[in-house]
Amino acid sequence: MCGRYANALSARQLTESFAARDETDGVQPNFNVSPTNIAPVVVIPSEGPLAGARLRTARWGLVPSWARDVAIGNRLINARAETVATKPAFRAALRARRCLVPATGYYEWHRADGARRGQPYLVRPADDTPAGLAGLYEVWHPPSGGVLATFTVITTTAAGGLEFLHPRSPVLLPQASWSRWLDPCVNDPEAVTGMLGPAPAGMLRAYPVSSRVGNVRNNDPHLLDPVVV
DNA sequence: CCAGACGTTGTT
DNA sequence: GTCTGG
DNA sequence: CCAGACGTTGTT
DNA sequence: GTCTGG
Repeated sequence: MCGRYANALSARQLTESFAARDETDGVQPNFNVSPTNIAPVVVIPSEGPLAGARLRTARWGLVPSWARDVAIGNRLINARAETVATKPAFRAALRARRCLVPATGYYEWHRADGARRGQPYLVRPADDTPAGLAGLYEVWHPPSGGVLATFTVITTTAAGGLEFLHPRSPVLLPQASWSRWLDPCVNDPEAVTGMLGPAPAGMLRAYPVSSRVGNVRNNDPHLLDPVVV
């Protein structure tokens, strides 16, 4: 699944990699993105005079428009590709508010039989290019006023070769399908769910990293470093 | 009809 | 907002 | 996802 | 054991 990830790129690097206009006020790299964190996402708004992709920030954990409490989003950090088109919390966003979640890689905890704690791994593209995770975003109006953008990461069956780690993986969209995934004119659920397959074997590599990543207060580039276990 | 839920993952 | 359960 | 809290009363 | 916060 996907409950923690890293984004090592600056706002400037993200705008180049994703061909997006920066609307974030210069978001910083985050090597330990956890649920409820504000993180950059790439979207194409369906309204407005300017065409093209934008880099914006949103809170991880999708809060549906009808929610009364932001805490609902704490458990909606992932959406299953198999059911996202029909779930009340996600289907509106699937039609109209898809996004890319830029990631250097995501963390997976591998718990051996009977082990108390899992060994964290970093899973990242084998060629070290930035990943675009398939995401959905939503705009929520808190009772107290204001507006909050939130997002979730879509999961599917494990990517090729990563079955040993976990039965699920986040969807990594190939660069060739980024623009179609984001295109707000595409609103046929079947057309978009068709893009949500597992990555083929060889596309990703996974290696153990420091258990320091478990504590959300730790956030530095060395969290990406391989360790020997 | 109204009231209340609306989700994922993993573990048992 | 929309569906499910009573 | 993991880490850390998890309660009440009364007093300041 | 289970929930909340990050």
